[in-house]
Amino acid sequence: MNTTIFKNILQSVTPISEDEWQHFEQFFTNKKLQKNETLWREGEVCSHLVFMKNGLIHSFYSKEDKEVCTNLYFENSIFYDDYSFINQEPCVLNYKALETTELIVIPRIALYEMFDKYKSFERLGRMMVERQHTIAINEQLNFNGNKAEEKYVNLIASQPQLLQRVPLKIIASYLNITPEHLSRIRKKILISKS
Amino acid sequence: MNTTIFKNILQSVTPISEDEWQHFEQFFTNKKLQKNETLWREGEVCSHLVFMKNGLIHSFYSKEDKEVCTNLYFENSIFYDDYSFINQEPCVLNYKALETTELIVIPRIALYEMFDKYKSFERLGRMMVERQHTIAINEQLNFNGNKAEEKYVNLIASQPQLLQRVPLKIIASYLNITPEHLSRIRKKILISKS
DNA sequence: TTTATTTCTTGATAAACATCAAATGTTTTA
DNA sequence: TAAAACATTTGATGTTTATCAAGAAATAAA
Repeated sequence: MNTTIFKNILQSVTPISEDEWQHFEQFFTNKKLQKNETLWREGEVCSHLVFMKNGLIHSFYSKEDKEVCTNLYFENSIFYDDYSFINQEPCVLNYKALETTELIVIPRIALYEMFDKYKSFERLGRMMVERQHTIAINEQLNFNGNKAEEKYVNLIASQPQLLQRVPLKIIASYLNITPEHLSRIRKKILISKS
Repeated sequence: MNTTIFKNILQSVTPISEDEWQHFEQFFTNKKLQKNETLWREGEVCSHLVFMKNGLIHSFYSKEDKEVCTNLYFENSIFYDDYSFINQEPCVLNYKALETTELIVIPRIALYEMFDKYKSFERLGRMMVERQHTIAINEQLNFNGNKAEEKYVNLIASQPQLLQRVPLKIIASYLNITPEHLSRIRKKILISKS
């Protein structure tokens, strides 16, 4: 199993010794999701962490027969359902593959074993959550108070690959607007560019 | 200096030994803010953690000559500017007392010394950020996609003391609506109750 | 490939919310 | 306490966004 990229990402946060990594790797299993397959669903308790080797996953909740996307995860993402994994309460969100996706899956209990055994891993855990948290905070600041058009322009500027890989319908729900409204925003931008 | 409540809050997350606490306490200083006094301002790097013994602080940013409230902190809150403290980049937000406020102030560097010295503190650090993160995630879910009236009703239901202590103008900006719109929402709710 | 299904677009209409201006309270300050 | 400053409310009007309905385009299934 090629775990180099995963290791490098963690190393970029804080150093990991060869011993630690070998111990950690023992807990890895591989998983492949076909398009439209679900990773975790609402109501279940999230007890695994994943690293995405490739593919695309989105998280969403259902509201009045519509699905509202809350996050998009691309290759090399490391994640779990934050609320459920941390508090061991049922997920509020669903996680579904938008493309065929290959994952490394690690049990929560294994991660906590690593935390107990290695101080450096405890630190890694803290720093990973800190990083995640500041990203979430920043996204919130970018989203709140901006009009739909600004949110769309900012989103596409920061992640242009979205347009090639994510249906507009899902981008719209991620921006908290209707597909109709997004369609009009895109039309307006096209016209103003020409 | 009475630090019992602060200690109890941390203990509720993970145990702290008497030794650790005594070491930690050495770093504490007291600070008193008068109403309208600023704790941290935009552009400065946040290098302290605070515990609020009493009072009320709000964080905000300026947008087109208006102040947009991003958070409200009451007595017994433990916080820093997340983004600035963690990444040691300048604050985007300002922090100002809405009431006379008494704080315990702890240098970031002292906290990191505790992390280095005690594994249990490293864990406490991780768990505090985890907790903070899940709270932020949940608030985001509650705020996104809801209409202003729902957001207001939910907010007041979960924190009724807000109405007694926070000007409506600030509550409105926290909800990302204008004071005029909030006024109309409140009128509508009053009428529908009678 | 042809049909069926889903996604995207367009138009008409309505709801939610913002803006500006002015009146009325409320709190500070001199 | 009076005046100044600020917060809240109300009304009129405009912008942003949602909803509903229908057609066009793209994708998946037979």
